[in-house]
Amino acid sequence: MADVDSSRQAWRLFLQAHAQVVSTLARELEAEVGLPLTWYDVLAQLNMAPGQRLRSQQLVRALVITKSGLTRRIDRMEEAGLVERFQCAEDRRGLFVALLPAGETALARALPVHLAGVHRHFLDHLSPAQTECMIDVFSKVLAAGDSICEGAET
Amino acid sequence: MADVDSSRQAWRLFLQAHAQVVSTLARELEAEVGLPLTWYDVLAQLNMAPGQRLRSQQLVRALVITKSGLTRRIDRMEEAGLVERFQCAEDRRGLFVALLPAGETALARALPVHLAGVHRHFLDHLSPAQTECMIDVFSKVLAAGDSICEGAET
DNA sequence: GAAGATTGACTTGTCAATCTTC
DNA sequence: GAAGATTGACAAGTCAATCTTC
Repeated sequence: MADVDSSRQAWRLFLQAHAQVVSTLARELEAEVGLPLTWYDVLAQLNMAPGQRLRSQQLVRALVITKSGLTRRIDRMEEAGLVERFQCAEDRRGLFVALLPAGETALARALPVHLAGVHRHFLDHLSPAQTECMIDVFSKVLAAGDSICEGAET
Repeated sequence: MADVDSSRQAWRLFLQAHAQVVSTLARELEAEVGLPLTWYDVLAQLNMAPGQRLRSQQLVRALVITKSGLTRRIDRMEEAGLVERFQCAEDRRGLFVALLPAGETALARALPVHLAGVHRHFLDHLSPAQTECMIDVFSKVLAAGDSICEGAET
């Protein structure tokens, strides 16, 4: 049975494991490739997207960051020559963020390092059944949270 | 089977669920009690500790924060009158951080709000079996990470 | 007037260097 | 000299206000 103590323990371990794994991955990626993990996240999202470009709003949702936070991050990445902003043809208020060649190169160098780290520090510790369990749980958690965000104004 | 795609999906959902749940909890706690979630974490750790006080190093490990980050956070909380630093008798290099009455009061007000949020946004979505799964996985992940931290200097 | 994006002021945390005590 | 803690300089994000386009 999952009593109160088990529940709280699950929550506490969830927080601690996340913090530890992410900070370790960030340190390793920075040390071995010189790329901040937050930049990697942007590059990976763009690379998965059709045409290697995304609207700001899509990045905001995928990265769980605020609008202004994204503006700053893209500022820095654009200055570093990794990505590029350009006007959206249909809606001139909006922008696209697109991957530049230098960004693709950086991602190619970072990908194997990061992926190895994700496996070593996290995925290797999960059995197939546990992997499915994670997917089930977090999908449900995320789906529940989405409705909150959208209905928050009431 | 947990193939490559399942693994990556599990990782991605883990990151997104964490970011979403934590930012929601932080927003709710700030709105309803006026307490930053990071301060709550400190108060909760201190409250659980024997004598309601902890050495800095223990807080650093529990909160997964750097030494200097902890210094800043305790600075602010001390200024707000929630906690107190005092010299450690055995080792005068070290300090204790202790809960003050105002901190206890703040925690008492925040606890029900926060706990309800943790349940609503996270724990309520887990079956007993899934709760056990989380505990198993994250315990293992944390144990593996600890050895890295300690053996990192080699 | 609302949506998309940016800016200024501020908050918070990190890193490297430093100070004190062991 | 190493461990515990702090400080200065900086990195990165949030919030509220603003500007542009719908």
